[in-house]
Amino acid sequence: MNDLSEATKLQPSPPGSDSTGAVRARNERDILEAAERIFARFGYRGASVQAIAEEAGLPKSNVLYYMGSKRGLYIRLLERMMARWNALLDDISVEDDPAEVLEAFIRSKMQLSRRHPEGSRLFAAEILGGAPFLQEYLCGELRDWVQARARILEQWAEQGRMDPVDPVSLIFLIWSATQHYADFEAQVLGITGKEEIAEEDVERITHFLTRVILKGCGVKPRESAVHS
Amino acid sequence: MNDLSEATKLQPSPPGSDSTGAVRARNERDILEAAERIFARFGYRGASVQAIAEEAGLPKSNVLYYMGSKRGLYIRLLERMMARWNALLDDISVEDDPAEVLEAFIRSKMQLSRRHPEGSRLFAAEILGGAPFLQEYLCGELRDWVQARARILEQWAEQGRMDPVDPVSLIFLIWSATQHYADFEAQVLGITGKEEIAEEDVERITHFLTRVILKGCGVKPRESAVHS
DNA sequence: GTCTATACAAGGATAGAC
DNA sequence: GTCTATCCTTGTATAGAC
Repeated sequence: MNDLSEATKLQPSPPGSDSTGAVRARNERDILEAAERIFARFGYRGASVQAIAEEAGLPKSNVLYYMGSKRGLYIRLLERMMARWNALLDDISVEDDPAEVLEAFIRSKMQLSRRHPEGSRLFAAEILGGAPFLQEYLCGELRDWVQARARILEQWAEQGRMDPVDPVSLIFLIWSATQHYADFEAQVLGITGKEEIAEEDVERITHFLTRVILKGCGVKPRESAVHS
Repeated sequence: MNDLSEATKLQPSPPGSDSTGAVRARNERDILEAAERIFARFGYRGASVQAIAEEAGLPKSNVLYYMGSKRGLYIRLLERMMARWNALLDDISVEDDPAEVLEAFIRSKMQLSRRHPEGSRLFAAEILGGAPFLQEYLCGELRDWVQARARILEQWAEQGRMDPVDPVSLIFLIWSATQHYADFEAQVLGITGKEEIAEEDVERITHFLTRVILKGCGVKPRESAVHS
């Protein structure tokens, strides 16, 4: 009986006990969600493990038990946000239609900011503080991504399918305009006097940005005759 | 002699002693400058009085001696930034030329971000955290300012001097696009591979934004015939 | 597997020496 | 007018009870 009782004791993630695994999964999820909110609000240093624990409805020690350390938790959240970001960066080519690509770019970026406002603000706070954890990513992976898109935009301009505007500035313009509604949500709500940014607002803003930016860059409407 | 020696002792801001006043003025200036950097980097909670003191090259107690409290120092910095902001908000009227006004708006906003990047980031961090100290300002003063400008933009659209775009979205677009180069400076530098944003870059970006946004809103070039 | 108790550093703020 | 010493709170992290 001693062997059996010892065997049934809870151990680090035992293979059979699905209820235990479920608790862990739920707690981890709650902690990640709570931490994203708190880090977004107060930044890395300003956020306390205590505050994250309270937001998650768990004792402080559990947060550290599940996540190891405050630093590790923060890095994990940043990586999760980068993953979401990469997920919508489908490849484009010179053959694609500029109008379609830019519209899809604006739309998907707006959706990302809308679906993950806390993650968006977490990222913003990281950059605002000088990007101590993301410098490598910015100078490497992201830089390559931007330059690849910039080349395509330049080629479109050479082909006369849009104005010869600085492509990097254009990418920054789209980023900032879309990100604004997540990062400066408090300002947007204060000025518009609304309680929240509704789905119809997002649609309206997306249309506005698409229209102004595409027209502003002289993007030619798709050559409808070619495909039909 | 006793009276005289007592009279020459340093007292709280004695009227005649200009050297003492000079020290105070210099220390206050140093503290405000240092605090703006630290608050911008770490947010209100993340910033420590210790870090501000080190940045200013003063002992921690002096910061509290001069500024009273961390909270008071923070509010003072926010108010200073609002004052800078208000300084460039000259009144406009329906009679003005849309192109000139929008260009001046973009240019002055870019200059503000350029001249006071730390103040700009301080403001951004405050909004990012839900604007706990600025909610009143956003819902009051700033809201009125935006709505007044929005009305003028609408009238311009009615007169056919620009496209009938949503005026508030347009103001947000200009704000976000210009503010981006201060708030996301770390990202901009990482991606462009530069050490700093030079004056010529600012000029180039200003031109880009003016061109794209004015064209995107269908702003008619000034009626040159009228004045000549 | 979960939580209380605790160690030890750093936080804001003040009193008092110089 | 300036700075050292100190108070008390809060911070992160861990050890050990349940």
